[in-house]
Amino acid sequence: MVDPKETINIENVVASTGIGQELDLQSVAMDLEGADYDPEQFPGLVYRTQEPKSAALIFRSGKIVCTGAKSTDDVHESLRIVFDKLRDLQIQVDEDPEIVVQNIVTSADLGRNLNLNAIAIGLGLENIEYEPEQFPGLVYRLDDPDVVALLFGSGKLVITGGKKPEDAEEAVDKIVSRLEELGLLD
Amino acid sequence: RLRKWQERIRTKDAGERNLQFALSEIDRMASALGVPRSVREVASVIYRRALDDDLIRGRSIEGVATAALYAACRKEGIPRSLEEISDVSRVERKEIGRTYRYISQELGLEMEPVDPKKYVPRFCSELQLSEEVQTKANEIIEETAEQGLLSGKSPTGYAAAAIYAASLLCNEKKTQREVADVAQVTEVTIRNRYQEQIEAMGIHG
DNA sequence: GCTTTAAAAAGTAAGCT
DNA sequence: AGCTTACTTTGTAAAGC
Repeated sequence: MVDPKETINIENVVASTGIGQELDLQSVAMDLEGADYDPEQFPGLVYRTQEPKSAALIFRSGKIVCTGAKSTDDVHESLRIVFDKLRDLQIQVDEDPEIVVQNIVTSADLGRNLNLNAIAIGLGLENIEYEPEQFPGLVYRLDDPDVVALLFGSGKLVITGGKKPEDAEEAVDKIVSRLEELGLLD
Repeated sequence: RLRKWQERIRTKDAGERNLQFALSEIDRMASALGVPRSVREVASVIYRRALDDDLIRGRSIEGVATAALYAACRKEGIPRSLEEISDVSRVERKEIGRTYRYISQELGLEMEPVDPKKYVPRFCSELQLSEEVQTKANEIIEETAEQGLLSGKSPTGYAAAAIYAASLLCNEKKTQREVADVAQVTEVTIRNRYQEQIEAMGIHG
Protein backbone atom coordinates (compact mmCIF):
# COMPACT_ATOMS: atom_id res chain seq x y z
CA MET A 1 0.00 0.00 0.00
CA VAL A 2 1.38 3.37 -1.04
CA ASP A 3 1.47 5.92 1.75
CA PRO A 4 -1.08 8.56 0.73
CA LYS A 5 1.42 11.16 1.98
CA GLU A 6 3.67 10.21 -0.94
CA THR A 7 0.93 11.15 -3.38
CA ILE A 8 0.65 14.72 -2.14
CA ASN A 9 1.19 17.31 -4.83
CA ILE A 10 1.19 21.06 -4.39
CA GLU A 11 -1.12 22.53 -7.03
CA ASN A 12 -1.21 26.19 -6.11
CA VAL A 13 0.47 28.57 -3.69
CA VAL A 14 -0.91 32.01 -2.85
CA ALA A 15 1.39 34.60 -1.25
CA SER A 16 1.40 38.30 -0.51
CA THR A 17 4.18 40.87 -0.37
CA GLY A 18 4.82 44.57 -1.01
CA ILE A 19 7.50 46.71 -2.65
CA GLY A 20 7.24 49.45 0.00
CA GLN A 21 6.30 52.06 -2.56
CA GLU A 22 3.06 53.41 -3.96
CA LEU A 23 2.42 52.88 -7.65
CA ASP A 24 0.77 54.69 -10.53
CA LEU A 25 -0.92 51.65 -12.01
CA GLN A 26 -2.02 53.58 -15.09
CA SER A 27 1.58 54.20 -16.15
CA VAL A 28 2.70 50.73 -15.09
CA ALA A 29 -0.05 49.32 -17.31
CA MET A 30 1.26 51.42 -20.22
CA ASP A 31 4.88 50.34 -19.84
CA LEU A 32 4.54 46.74 -18.68
CA GLU A 33 3.98 44.37 -21.57
CA GLY A 34 1.14 41.92 -21.01
CA ALA A 35 -0.35 43.82 -18.07
CA ASP A 36 -4.13 43.73 -17.66
CA TYR A 37 -5.55 46.71 -15.82
CA ASP A 38 -9.24 47.58 -15.62
CA PRO A 39 -9.80 49.64 -12.45
CA GLU A 40 -13.54 49.75 -13.07
CA GLN A 41 -13.66 45.99 -12.75
CA PHE A 42 -10.92 45.37 -10.17
CA PRO A 43 -8.44 47.71 -8.42
CA GLY A 44 -5.46 45.43 -9.06
CA LEU A 45 -3.29 45.16 -12.16
CA VAL A 46 -2.80 41.60 -13.39
CA TYR A 47 0.65 40.54 -14.59
CA ARG A 48 1.44 36.95 -15.61
CA THR A 49 4.87 35.32 -15.53
CA GLN A 50 5.55 32.44 -17.91
CA GLU A 51 8.29 30.53 -16.10
CA PRO A 52 7.45 29.78 -13.38
CA LYS A 53 3.82 30.19 -14.38
CA SER A 54 1.94 32.51 -12.05
CA ALA A 55 -0.29 35.55 -11.88
CA ALA A 56 0.59 38.63 -9.85
CA LEU A 57 -2.02 41.14 -8.71
CA ILE A 58 -0.31 44.50 -8.26
CA PHE A 59 -2.04 47.22 -6.27
CA ARG A 60 -1.73 51.01 -6.02
CA SER A 61 -0.46 50.63 -2.46
CA GLY A 62 2.52 48.63 -3.71
CA LYS A 63 1.17 45.43 -2.21
CA ILE A 64 1.29 42.37 -4.44
CA VAL A 65 -0.49 39.00 -4.42
CA CYS A 66 1.10 36.10 -6.28
CA THR A 67 -0.99 33.06 -7.15
CA GLY A 68 -0.75 30.00 -9.36
CA ALA A 69 2.78 28.91 -8.43
CA LYS A 70 3.45 25.21 -7.85
CA SER A 71 5.84 25.65 -4.89
CA THR A 72 7.04 28.25 -2.41
CA ASP A 73 10.28 28.40 -4.41
CA ASP A 74 8.30 29.20 -7.53
CA VAL A 75 6.50 31.97 -5.64
CA HIS A 76 9.85 33.55 -4.78
CA GLU A 77 11.13 33.13 -8.32
CA SER A 78 7.95 34.60 -9.83
CA LEU A 79 8.02 37.58 -7.50
CA ARG A 80 11.74 38.12 -8.19
CA ILE A 81 10.77 38.47 -11.85
CA VAL A 82 7.97 40.89 -11.00
CA PHE A 83 10.25 42.98 -8.79
CA ASP A 84 12.87 43.19 -11.57
CA LYS A 85 10.25 44.17 -14.15
CA LEU A 86 9.16 47.02 -11.90
CA ARG A 87 12.78 48.09 -11.34
CA ASP A 88 13.16 48.16 -15.13
CA LEU A 89 10.44 50.82 -15.11
CA GLN A 90 12.56 52.94 -12.72
CA ILE A 91 10.35 52.03 -9.79
CA GLN A 92 11.97 51.75 -6.35
CA VAL A 93 11.53 48.25 -4.95
CA ASP A 94 12.65 47.24 -1.44
CA GLU A 95 15.72 44.99 -1.21
CA ASP A 96 14.13 41.79 0.07
CA PRO A 97 10.42 42.34 0.52
CA GLU A 98 8.88 39.92 3.00
CA ILE A 99 6.86 37.25 1.23
CA VAL A 100 4.08 35.61 3.23
CA VAL A 101 2.46 32.38 2.05
CA GLN A 102 -1.28 32.73 2.60
CA ASN A 103 -2.66 29.50 1.20
CA ILE A 104 -1.42 26.22 -0.25
CA VAL A 105 -3.68 24.00 -2.36
CA THR A 106 -2.73 20.35 -2.49
CA SER A 107 -4.10 17.20 -4.09
CA ALA A 108 -3.56 13.60 -2.92
CA ASP A 109 -4.86 10.09 -3.46
CA LEU A 110 -6.00 7.64 -0.79
CA GLY A 111 -5.68 4.82 -3.32
CA ARG A 112 -9.16 3.32 -2.95
CA ASN A 113 -12.71 4.33 -3.66
CA LEU A 114 -14.67 6.04 -0.91
CA ASN A 115 -18.29 5.58 0.10
CA LEU A 116 -19.05 9.24 0.73
CA ASN A 117 -22.47 8.46 2.13
CA ALA A 118 -20.98 6.25 4.83
CA ILE A 119 -18.20 8.76 5.49
CA ALA A 120 -20.74 11.57 5.90
CA ILE A 121 -22.53 9.61 8.61
CA GLY A 122 -19.30 8.30 10.14
CA LEU A 123 -17.58 11.67 10.46
CA GLY A 124 -20.85 13.13 11.70
CA LEU A 125 -23.32 15.14 9.64
CA GLU A 126 -22.59 18.15 11.84
CA ASN A 127 -18.90 18.03 10.92
CA ILE A 128 -19.19 17.76 7.15
CA GLU A 129 -21.00 19.14 4.14
CA TYR A 130 -21.96 16.70 1.42
CA GLU A 131 -24.44 17.85 -1.19
CA PRO A 132 -23.83 15.79 -4.34
CA GLU A 133 -26.62 17.65 -6.11
CA GLN A 134 -24.44 20.74 -5.87
CA PHE A 135 -20.88 19.41 -5.81
CA PRO A 136 -19.46 15.84 -5.95
CA GLY A 137 -16.97 16.38 -3.14
CA LEU A 138 -17.52 15.96 0.60
CA VAL A 139 -16.28 19.01 2.52
CA TYR A 140 -14.44 18.20 5.75
CA ARG A 141 -13.06 21.01 7.93
CA LEU A 142 -10.20 20.14 10.29
CA ASP A 143 -9.24 22.14 13.37
CA ASP A 144 -5.61 21.09 13.54
CA PRO A 145 -4.17 21.69 11.07
CA ASP A 146 -6.65 24.43 10.16
CA VAL A 147 -7.43 23.29 6.63
CA VAL A 148 -10.37 22.16 4.54
CA ALA A 149 -10.41 18.84 2.73
CA LEU A 150 -12.55 17.91 -0.25
CA LEU A 151 -12.99 14.13 -0.46
CA PHE A 152 -14.11 12.44 -3.66
CA GLY A 153 -15.58 9.04 -4.49
CA SER A 154 -12.42 8.11 -6.39
CA GLY A 155 -10.36 8.41 -3.20
CA LYS A 156 -8.66 11.55 -4.45
CA LEU A 157 -8.77 14.63 -2.32
CA VAL A 158 -7.90 18.31 -2.21
CA ILE A 159 -6.50 20.07 0.85
CA THR A 160 -6.69 23.85 0.97
CA GLY A 161 -6.30 26.62 3.51
CA GLY A 162 -2.89 25.51 4.77
CA LYS A 163 0.07 27.85 5.18
CA LYS A 164 2.86 25.31 4.95
CA PRO A 165 3.35 22.02 3.09
CA GLU A 166 3.40 20.09 6.39
CA ASP A 167 -0.21 21.13 7.01
CA ALA A 168 -1.33 18.99 4.08
CA GLU A 169 0.74 16.02 5.29
CA GLU A 170 -0.71 16.24 8.79
CA ALA A 171 -4.20 16.60 7.35
CA VAL A 172 -3.84 13.52 5.14
CA ASP A 173 -2.51 11.52 8.09
CA LYS A 174 -5.40 12.55 10.30
CA ILE A 175 -7.98 11.87 7.62
CA VAL A 176 -6.54 8.43 6.90
CA SER A 177 -6.44 7.42 10.58
CA ARG A 178 -9.94 8.80 11.18
CA LEU A 179 -11.36 6.84 8.24
CA GLU A 180 -9.45 3.75 9.33
CA GLU A 181 -10.78 3.86 12.87
CA LEU A 182 -14.26 4.22 11.43
CA GLY A 183 -13.60 1.18 9.26
CA LEU A 184 -14.31 3.21 6.13
CA LEU A 185 -11.07 2.58 4.31
CA ASP A 186 -11.44 -1.14 3.61
CA ARG B 1 -25.30 49.84 23.93
CA LEU B 2 -28.72 51.44 23.87
CA ARG B 3 -28.29 51.98 20.15
CA LYS B 4 -27.41 48.37 19.58
CA TRP B 5 -30.40 47.33 21.63
CA GLN B 6 -32.69 49.59 19.63
CA GLU B 7 -31.25 48.21 16.44
CA ARG B 8 -31.87 44.68 17.61
CA ILE B 9 -35.49 45.55 18.41
CA ARG B 10 -35.87 47.25 15.06
CA THR B 11 -34.50 44.32 13.09
CA LYS B 12 -36.53 41.93 15.18
CA ASP B 13 -39.71 43.89 14.49
CA ALA B 14 -38.86 44.07 10.81
CA GLY B 15 -38.26 40.34 10.84
CA GLU B 16 -41.61 39.71 12.48
CA ARG B 17 -43.35 41.94 9.97
CA ASN B 18 -41.63 40.15 7.12
CA LEU B 19 -42.48 36.79 8.62
CA GLN B 20 -45.97 37.13 7.20
CA PHE B 21 -44.55 37.62 3.73
CA ALA B 22 -42.11 34.73 4.10
CA LEU B 23 -44.82 32.35 5.25
CA SER B 24 -47.11 33.35 2.40
CA GLU B 25 -44.25 32.77 -0.03
CA ILE B 26 -43.63 29.33 1.45
CA ASP B 27 -47.33 28.63 1.04
CA ARG B 28 -47.36 29.82 -2.55
CA MET B 29 -44.30 27.76 -3.53
CA ALA B 30 -45.52 24.70 -1.63
CA SER B 31 -48.83 24.87 -3.47
CA ALA B 32 -47.07 25.21 -6.81
CA LEU B 33 -44.99 22.15 -5.94
CA GLY B 34 -48.00 20.25 -4.67
CA VAL B 35 -46.40 19.22 -1.39
CA PRO B 36 -48.53 18.34 1.68
CA ARG B 37 -49.31 20.76 4.49
CA SER B 38 -46.86 19.02 6.82
CA VAL B 39 -43.99 20.15 4.61
CA ARG B 40 -45.16 23.78 4.77
CA GLU B 41 -45.30 23.54 8.52
CA VAL B 42 -41.77 22.15 8.76
CA ALA B 43 -40.58 24.85 6.37
CA SER B 44 -42.25 27.51 8.52
CA VAL B 45 -40.56 26.19 11.64
CA ILE B 46 -37.17 26.22 9.90
CA TYR B 47 -37.75 29.77 8.69
CA ARG B 48 -38.71 30.91 12.20
CA ARG B 49 -35.62 29.31 13.64
CA ALA B 50 -33.49 31.04 11.00
CA LEU B 51 -35.16 34.33 11.93
CA ASP B 52 -34.61 33.79 15.67
CA ASP B 53 -30.96 32.93 15.07
CA ASP B 54 -30.54 36.07 12.95
CA LEU B 55 -29.55 34.11 9.85
CA ILE B 56 -31.45 36.35 7.46
CA ARG B 57 -28.95 39.22 7.64
CA GLY B 58 -27.33 39.76 4.27
CA ARG B 59 -29.75 37.39 2.59
CA SER B 60 -33.12 37.84 0.95
CA ILE B 61 -36.27 36.77 2.77
CA GLU B 62 -37.35 34.90 -0.33
CA GLY B 63 -33.99 33.11 -0.49
CA VAL B 64 -34.24 31.88 3.09
CA ALA B 65 -37.91 30.96 2.64
CA THR B 66 -37.07 28.94 -0.48
CA ALA B 67 -34.10 27.23 1.20
CA ALA B 68 -36.31 26.39 4.20
CA LEU B 69 -38.85 24.78 1.88
CA TYR B 70 -36.12 22.80 0.09
CA ALA B 71 -34.85 21.54 3.45
CA ALA B 72 -38.37 20.74 4.64
CA CYS B 73 -39.12 18.63 1.56
CA ARG B 74 -35.98 16.60 2.23
CA LYS B 75 -36.68 16.28 5.95
CA GLU B 76 -40.17 15.00 5.17
CA GLY B 77 -38.81 12.42 2.76
CA ILE B 78 -40.32 13.92 -0.39
CA PRO B 79 -37.38 15.85 -1.83
CA ARG B 80 -37.67 18.33 -4.68
CA SER B 81 -34.48 19.03 -6.62
CA LEU B 82 -32.98 22.54 -6.53
CA GLU B 83 -34.02 22.76 -10.18
CA GLU B 84 -37.65 22.05 -9.33
CA ILE B 85 -37.56 24.41 -6.36
CA SER B 86 -36.08 27.24 -8.40
CA ASP B 87 -38.86 26.79 -10.97
CA VAL B 88 -41.37 28.09 -8.39
CA SER B 89 -39.06 30.63 -6.71
CA ARG B 90 -37.80 33.96 -7.96
CA VAL B 91 -34.43 33.15 -6.41
CA GLU B 92 -31.87 31.50 -8.66
CA ARG B 93 -30.73 27.92 -8.10
CA LYS B 94 -27.21 28.81 -7.03
CA GLU B 95 -28.42 31.20 -4.33
CA ILE B 96 -30.99 28.69 -3.03
CA GLY B 97 -28.26 26.06 -2.74
CA ARG B 98 -25.92 28.43 -0.91
CA THR B 99 -28.58 29.63 1.49
CA TYR B 100 -29.71 26.06 2.15
CA ARG B 101 -26.16 24.97 3.02
CA TYR B 102 -25.79 27.98 5.30
CA ILE B 103 -29.00 27.54 7.31
CA SER B 104 -28.48 23.78 7.38
CA GLN B 105 -25.06 24.27 9.00
CA GLU B 106 -26.09 27.08 11.34
CA LEU B 107 -29.29 25.42 12.55
CA GLY B 108 -27.59 22.04 12.80
CA LEU B 109 -30.26 20.38 10.67
CA GLU B 110 -27.94 17.41 10.10
CA MET B 111 -29.46 16.67 6.72
CA GLU B 112 -28.68 13.29 5.28
CA PRO B 113 -27.80 13.01 1.60
CA VAL B 114 -30.90 12.54 -0.56
CA ASP B 115 -31.69 8.91 -1.32
CA PRO B 116 -32.36 8.62 -5.09
CA LYS B 117 -35.14 6.11 -4.33
CA LYS B 118 -37.15 9.01 -2.87
CA TYR B 119 -37.61 10.34 -6.41
CA VAL B 120 -38.78 7.05 -7.91
CA PRO B 121 -42.53 7.12 -7.07
CA ARG B 122 -43.07 10.69 -8.27
CA PHE B 123 -40.99 10.43 -11.44
CA CYS B 124 -42.51 7.06 -12.35
CA SER B 125 -46.01 8.36 -11.75
CA GLU B 126 -45.36 11.34 -14.02
CA LEU B 127 -44.15 8.89 -16.65
CA GLN B 128 -47.13 6.60 -16.04
CA LEU B 129 -44.90 3.66 -15.28
CA SER B 130 -46.13 0.61 -13.38
CA GLU B 131 -45.43 -0.50 -9.85
CA GLU B 132 -43.22 -3.20 -11.34
CA VAL B 133 -40.92 -0.60 -12.89
CA GLN B 134 -40.72 1.31 -9.61
CA THR B 135 -39.74 -1.83 -7.75
CA LYS B 136 -37.12 -2.66 -10.38
CA ALA B 137 -35.71 0.88 -10.31
CA ASN B 138 -35.44 0.71 -6.52
CA GLU B 139 -33.59 -2.59 -6.78
CA ILE B 140 -31.12 -1.10 -9.24
CA ILE B 141 -30.52 1.93 -7.02
CA GLU B 142 -30.17 -0.18 -3.91
CA GLU B 143 -27.75 -2.67 -5.38
CA THR B 144 -25.54 -0.27 -7.34
CA ALA B 145 -25.39 2.20 -4.45
CA GLU B 146 -24.23 -0.63 -2.23
CA GLN B 147 -21.43 -1.26 -4.70
CA GLY B 148 -20.31 2.32 -4.22
CA LEU B 149 -21.55 3.81 -7.49
CA LEU B 150 -23.54 6.58 -5.82
CA SER B 151 -20.65 8.57 -4.29
CA GLY B 152 -20.61 12.12 -5.66
CA LYS B 153 -23.47 11.58 -8.09
CA SER B 154 -26.57 13.74 -8.23
CA PRO B 155 -29.60 11.87 -6.79
CA THR B 156 -31.94 12.97 -9.60
CA GLY B 157 -29.62 11.78 -12.37
CA TYR B 158 -29.04 8.53 -10.52
CA ALA B 159 -32.78 7.92 -10.08
CA ALA B 160 -33.48 8.89 -13.70
CA ALA B 161 -30.96 6.36 -15.03
CA ALA B 162 -32.37 3.57 -12.84
CA ILE B 163 -35.91 4.37 -13.97
CA TYR B 164 -34.82 4.37 -17.61
CA ALA B 165 -33.09 1.01 -17.15
CA ALA B 166 -36.09 -0.44 -15.29
CA SER B 167 -38.50 0.71 -17.99
CA LEU B 168 -36.43 -1.20 -20.55
CA LEU B 169 -36.22 -4.33 -18.40
CA CYS B 170 -39.96 -4.34 -17.78
CA ASN B 171 -40.89 -3.74 -21.43
CA GLU B 172 -42.43 -0.37 -20.66
CA LYS B 173 -39.77 1.63 -22.45
CA LYS B 174 -39.53 5.36 -22.00
CA THR B 175 -36.99 7.30 -24.03
CA GLN B 176 -34.02 8.96 -22.37
CA ARG B 177 -35.56 12.29 -23.37
CA GLU B 178 -38.85 11.53 -21.60
CA VAL B 179 -37.12 10.50 -18.39
CA ALA B 180 -34.66 13.38 -18.64
CA ASP B 181 -37.53 15.86 -18.90
CA VAL B 182 -39.33 14.76 -15.74
CA ALA B 183 -36.09 14.48 -13.75
CA GLN B 184 -34.73 17.74 -15.19
CA VAL B 185 -31.34 16.28 -16.09
CA THR B 186 -29.72 15.83 -19.50
CA GLU B 187 -29.81 12.68 -21.62
CA VAL B 188 -26.02 12.59 -21.34
CA THR B 189 -26.24 12.20 -17.57
CA ILE B 190 -28.82 9.41 -17.88
CA ARG B 191 -26.62 7.64 -20.45
CA ASN B 192 -23.55 7.83 -18.22
CA ARG B 193 -25.28 6.65 -15.04
CA TYR B 194 -27.23 3.98 -16.96
CA GLN B 195 -24.04 2.45 -18.39
CA GLU B 196 -22.43 2.23 -14.95
CA GLN B 197 -25.54 0.80 -13.34
CA ILE B 198 -26.25 -1.97 -15.86
CA GLU B 199 -22.59 -2.95 -15.80
CA ALA B 200 -22.63 -3.15 -12.00
CA MET B 201 -25.87 -5.17 -12.15
CA GLY B 202 -24.37 -7.55 -14.67
CA ILE B 203 -27.11 -6.76 -17.17
CA HIS B 204 -26.31 -6.74 -20.84
CA GLY B 205 -28.20 -3.80 -22.27
C1' DG C 1 -21.17 40.90 0.41
C1' DC C 2 -19.01 41.58 -4.51
C1' DT C 3 -15.29 42.29 -7.89
C1' DT C 4 -10.04 39.24 -9.76
C1' DT C 5 -6.27 35.53 -9.75
C1' DA C 6 -4.66 30.50 -9.57
C1' DA C 7 -5.13 25.24 -9.19
C1' DA C 8 -7.04 20.47 -8.13
C1' DA C 9 -10.85 17.17 -7.53
C1' DA C 10 -15.53 15.00 -10.45
C1' DG C 11 -20.18 15.81 -11.89
C1' DT C 12 -23.19 18.20 -14.85
C1' DA C 13 -24.37 21.03 -18.76
C1' DA C 14 -24.32 23.37 -23.24
C1' DG C 15 -22.72 24.06 -27.88
C1' DC C 16 -20.78 22.21 -32.09
C1' DT C 17 -19.63 18.78 -35.46
C1' DA D 1 -22.10 10.24 -29.81
C1' DG D 2 -17.86 12.88 -28.79
C1' DC D 3 -15.18 16.82 -27.99
C1' DT D 4 -14.53 21.29 -26.07
C1' DT D 5 -15.48 24.76 -22.91
C1' DA D 6 -17.35 26.14 -18.68
C1' DC D 7 -19.59 26.17 -14.40
C1' DT D 8 -20.22 24.03 -9.38
C1' DT D 9 -16.94 23.57 -4.32
C1' DT D 10 -12.80 24.85 -0.96
C1' DG D 11 -9.16 28.55 0.79
C1' DT D 12 -6.40 33.17 0.46
C1' DA D 13 -4.48 38.01 -0.01
C1' DA D 14 -5.06 42.58 -2.22
C1' DA D 15 -8.46 47.86 -2.70
C1' DG D 16 -12.77 49.59 -3.45
C1' DC D 17 -17.60 49.77 -3.88
